[in-house]
Amino acid sequence: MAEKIVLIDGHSILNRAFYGVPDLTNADGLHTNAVYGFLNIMFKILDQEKPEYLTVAFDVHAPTFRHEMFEEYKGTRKPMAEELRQQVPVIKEVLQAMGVKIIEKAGLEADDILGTISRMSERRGLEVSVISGDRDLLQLATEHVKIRIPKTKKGQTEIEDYYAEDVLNVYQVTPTEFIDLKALMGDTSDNIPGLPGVGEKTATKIITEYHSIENAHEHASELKPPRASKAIIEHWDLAVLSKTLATIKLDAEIDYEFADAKLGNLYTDEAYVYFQKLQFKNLLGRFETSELSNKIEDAFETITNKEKAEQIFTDAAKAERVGIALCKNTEDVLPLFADLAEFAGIALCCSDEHVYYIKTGNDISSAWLKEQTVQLVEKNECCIFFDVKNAMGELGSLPVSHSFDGTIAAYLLNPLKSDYTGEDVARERLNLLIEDKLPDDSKACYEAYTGWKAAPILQEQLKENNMWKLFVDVEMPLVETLYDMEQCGVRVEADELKAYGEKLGVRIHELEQEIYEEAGEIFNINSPKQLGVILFEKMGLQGGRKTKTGYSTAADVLEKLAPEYPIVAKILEYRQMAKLKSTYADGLAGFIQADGRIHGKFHQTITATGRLSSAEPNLQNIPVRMELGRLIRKVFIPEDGFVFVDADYSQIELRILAHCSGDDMLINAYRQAQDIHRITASQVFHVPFDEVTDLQRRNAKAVNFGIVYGISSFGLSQDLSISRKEAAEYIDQYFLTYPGIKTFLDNTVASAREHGYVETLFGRRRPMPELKSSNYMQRSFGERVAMNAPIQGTAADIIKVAMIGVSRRLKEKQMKSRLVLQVHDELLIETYIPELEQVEEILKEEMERAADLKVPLLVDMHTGNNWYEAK
DNA sequence: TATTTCACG
DNA sequence: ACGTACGTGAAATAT
Repeated sequence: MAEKIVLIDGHSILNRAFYGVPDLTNADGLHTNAVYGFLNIMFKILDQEKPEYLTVAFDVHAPTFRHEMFEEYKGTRKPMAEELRQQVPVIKEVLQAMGVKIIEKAGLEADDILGTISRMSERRGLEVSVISGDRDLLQLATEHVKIRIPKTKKGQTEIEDYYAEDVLNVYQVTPTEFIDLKALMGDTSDNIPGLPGVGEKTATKIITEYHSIENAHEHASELKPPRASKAIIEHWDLAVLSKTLATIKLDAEIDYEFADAKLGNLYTDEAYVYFQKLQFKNLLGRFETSELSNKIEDAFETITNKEKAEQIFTDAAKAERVGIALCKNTEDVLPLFADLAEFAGIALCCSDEHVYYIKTGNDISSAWLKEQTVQLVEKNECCIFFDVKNAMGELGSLPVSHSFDGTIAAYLLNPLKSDYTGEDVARERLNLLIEDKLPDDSKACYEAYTGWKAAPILQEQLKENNMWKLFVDVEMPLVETLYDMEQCGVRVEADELKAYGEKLGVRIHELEQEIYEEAGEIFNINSPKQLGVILFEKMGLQGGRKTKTGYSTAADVLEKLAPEYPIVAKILEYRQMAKLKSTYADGLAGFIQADGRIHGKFHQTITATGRLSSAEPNLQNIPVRMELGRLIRKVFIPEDGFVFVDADYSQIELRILAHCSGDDMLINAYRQAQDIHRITASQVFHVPFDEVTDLQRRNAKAVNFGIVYGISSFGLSQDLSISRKEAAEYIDQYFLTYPGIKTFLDNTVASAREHGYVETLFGRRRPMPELKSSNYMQRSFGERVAMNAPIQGTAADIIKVAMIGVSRRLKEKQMKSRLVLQVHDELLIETYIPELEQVEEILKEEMERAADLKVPLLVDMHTGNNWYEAK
């Protein structure tokens, strides 16, 4: 068997893959579909052919790109889509990491390189496969050179193969004649003019008969139809030029050593890192994980001897810094209950030399080990954890000022990801791969090592991005505040909650029966699919809107139908009740602990903007807008002897907008007036303040909200149920009234486009990859996000600062009152009644002084015996 | 696991 | 001609 070589037309295959594979992005927002498709095609070919040599050729300058679908647009060349452009360097890096020979040369097309190498290979006696999406390459086919054209059909890649005889069979011309064919018919996508009036049919006829344009030219007078005869005489120069253009060079001057193209092990450690970064999970299986060797594993050492452990703690206390990771035994525990797993040991790392895993056992008790660890954090001022708050849950309170949370650092550096585990940080910041299925103790060792090794890097990167202060002064201290809040929880009356749920249950049952009656059948009202069929097909209601899967039955659609159809009104009421019962009445009840309180979690590394999020249960979306739902807040009560004080910022986001934009009109509006929506209405609609109608005020309010969300006429029109044109007029009027805001928003988007991120007043960043998208929707979304993120994010920064201030002062004065909830612009304090006045003063002071803006930060405060009363 | 709906700021 | 307001989490059904 002869040896084989595979030659790939890099850009052509990448282009094919880009349009053939649905859009994919990795956690960093990098588009990866073309790279993924390319690799799939390449692997498929390599699996089939098992070649000895492999080379990928790229054009050096590929400013434009075309695709089948664009070929119909005559002569136009679209610039390469940004999503594709950004993948070009990626595929090159990945190939390099796999040790694949890449060849590109200025002034040469990839075609010419492929042609030249294919002839060189043939002379060496190799069997050649040329992979391209481009039929031009068919001219290279011979008995030993096979042109392979991948086609993506129904998600499956099929490959068309052409040896010389296949070209003849399909096109009735030899590969060499294929050039002449092209010279006559031209190729708009390749800027080959061809002869006017000669298309594929005529050209094929001429070439099959005369075999070359030269011979055809000599017999010009015989050519049929006469149109072609005339064309070849009058435009002979064009034909000659076209032939030159269409001819692929077979003797280009390139330096090419077959030894460099020899195919080795593609599945290198380096490539594995790339595949992980790109999140090509099903391609990772191709790597033999056993080959991955991280030398650091040699430094792992398990300690079971107490004296040795004591020595390690003593040394660690004096170390410059120490990485610490808890280890739980998850072996016998279902992943679902991982939280319940038993504490099994601690990993410590203070150098490359040793990573200790101190294991609980006969000699070493859990309590002792935890105690030692807490003392270590008290002594060593730089203890690195991943998720300090979680560690505190395990070990008890720790001095957070001595901690460095790698999870939070990684979140600040890129808040768009979903995970910030030690493993992620190792991969992203250390280029260190950690195998998937390791025992718990090895995982802990890796985590401790990663913390120790990555902390200086994370610190450096935070400093480079101007977020070190934010990290040290806001995010890290906040960990302790959140830990305290979670520990404290909020008291909820289980009996009252149950009664509330039962009341809802009765009404739900009534409504159910009435709905079935009117529908004439029993169906699942909770199923949008079934409901849609009943309403829009069986009952024939008009005005249905589509979703991906069927009719939309969302509230805004049903509300329009409700006045006319009683069943729709009942469905809406049913929905409301069902929501209240399932999510709130029943849902919350399940979270009440033995102490009569709900200990929800506050997550610090979830949102893209810097806000907190609340879960298990979500205490930031307890009903308030509708009275019936609002009643549920009566079951949130303070401990005996305490009251609730609820404080919320008044329109903090608009005030931030006023400050950041520096718009004089808005700033003055805030300095003088209470009712900003009314004053906005007065200014925008040119009406005296006292004569603003309710409708005008409502409209102005919607515009104010819209501005904060990154206004669009469509969104506003939806919200106000007005035409897009009217909405656009409101917006124009608004920007005319507040020109500074218009300028600010425009500048923000422009800066986002230039730098690739936006930032808050406190320096928090949000990367903005969407802005470079060629997709209108995605780009528009990016623009709205760019306008919203700095505002929402600054508000998040401000209340975080306030929370730290409030909890610090409550602790300093050793008060019994404590912060229990945060709802984005609102804080709830469970206040010891004797401390009430002091608490009110602290709250107001700390919240108002959290930022120094050009407009005052106002706080509204209420007191009550439950959350309903205090709000 | 994905989709739809809806609660909050 | 396109089709959406920004940021979350939970429950239910459908796949």
